Amino acid sequence: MDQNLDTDVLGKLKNFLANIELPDDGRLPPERELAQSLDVGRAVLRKALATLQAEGTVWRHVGKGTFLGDRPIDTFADINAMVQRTNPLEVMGARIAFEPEVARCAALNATGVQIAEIRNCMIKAQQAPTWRQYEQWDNRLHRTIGEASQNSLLLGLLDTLNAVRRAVTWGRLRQTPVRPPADHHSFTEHQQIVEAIADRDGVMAADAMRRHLRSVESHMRGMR
Amino acid sequence: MDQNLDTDVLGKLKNFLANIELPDDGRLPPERELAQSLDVGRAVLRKALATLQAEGTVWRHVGKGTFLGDRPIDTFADINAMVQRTNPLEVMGARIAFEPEVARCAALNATGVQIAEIRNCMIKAQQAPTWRQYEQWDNRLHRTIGEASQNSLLLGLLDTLNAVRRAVTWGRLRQTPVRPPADHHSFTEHQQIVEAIADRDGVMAADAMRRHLRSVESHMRGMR
DNA sequence: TGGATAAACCAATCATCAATTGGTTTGCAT
DNA sequence: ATGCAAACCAATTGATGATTGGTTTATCCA
Repeated sequence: MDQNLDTDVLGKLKNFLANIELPDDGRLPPERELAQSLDVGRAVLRKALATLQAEGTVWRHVGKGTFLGDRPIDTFADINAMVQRTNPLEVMGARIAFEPEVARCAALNATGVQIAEIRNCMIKAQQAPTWRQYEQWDNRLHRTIGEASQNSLLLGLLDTLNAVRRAVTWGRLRQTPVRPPADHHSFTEHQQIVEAIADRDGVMAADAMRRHLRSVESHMRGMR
Repeated sequence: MDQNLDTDVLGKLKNFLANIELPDDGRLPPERELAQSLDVGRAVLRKALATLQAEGTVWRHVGKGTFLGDRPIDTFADINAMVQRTNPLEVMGARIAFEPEVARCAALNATGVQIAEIRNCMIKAQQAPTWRQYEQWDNRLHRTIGEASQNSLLLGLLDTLNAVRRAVTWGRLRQTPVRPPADHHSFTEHQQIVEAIADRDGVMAADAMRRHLRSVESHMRGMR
């Protein structure tokens, strides 16, 4: 037999790939079809495809198919890994670093509807009859500010941060009073943030958010 | 009729919810079923459910159902999802918002070894013989600054941001010259960042980083 | 004996469609 | 007017069958 059938098939395959038109996603026909088109056995074709895969020309996955180019990144932000390494203090540090800038963007980009929504969250938080509901509206307030930044990536990072925060702070419930006191420090702080955003004052919004989070942090320290 | 049927139904509903056992996901029976169980019309039940939703006791979604507790935020921690929704401009916006604050933390918390490492990355980037290697050292410079913040959560968020950035910018290679010019704008900018961190000047570090990224952004716009 | 082929099977994925569910509208009845 | 029942809408779910890369087995042929 000829000295090297494999490279023969490999050549055939490359030739074939060069001549056909691929769909936008770079997907090439399934093995069985390809084997018929090239008039070779599936096993040999698979060897050739394996080399292509090894040299990075192609990536493949069961049930999906074979594709030209680089395998799309499958990396996902491993929230659990972050949770393992971090602690509540770091979480507050990250919030203090991150959220003021988000607020700044929100002040510059928020729509009128979003501002109204933020204000609504603030009011609902003030009127909350329980701590649980207060925290819920507080969370929603902060996230709506993220949405108002009009930057889906910032929002994604904020969500990641919040997911970690929840996991770290999990199980810590506030039992103390039944409902937030009427003069809760966050109320005026929230108000300053919202007003700054409504005024389209980015610097003020960032400052107000930073003050707010610092205040939360100091109260957190005081609680233990 | 009695003065307030709505609150009546609301009470009935709350009573019902208190007495039945819910599945662990907190899902409660669909409206139609519930209406029969409570022996009320669907419209009135919906009013009651609406109030429950307004006060945050419950969240609902078409096709999913009604659930007790907080609506789970769309934690698209999965990078692919972020990549789908964002674009290069947003990525730069997020970097400009985020990385300066990371640099500020780094200036306050970096160890001597880390400062030396950052400086090394800067030098290696300057001496890089190809754009590819330049970008490699540039990436490493920025990540080392993240490490120097001594906040693993900030570092994790930075990694997430970078993963998205790589995915979005994928395939955009710089072909123009073979190597970065000796007067590349980033060189002096990098130097200012590193010096500010070494001087423990947080404000200066943040400013320098912001200037650097803005510069990168403007060059990016100019490229098209 | 060695290598290739064909066929059958497996598990992951995709495509499709019917059923379910929260929202909305309409008509009827009290 | 107000509540109720029915019908309809659109988003989501769930189940099912087809497709696909991977693996095994049997067969054939030189």
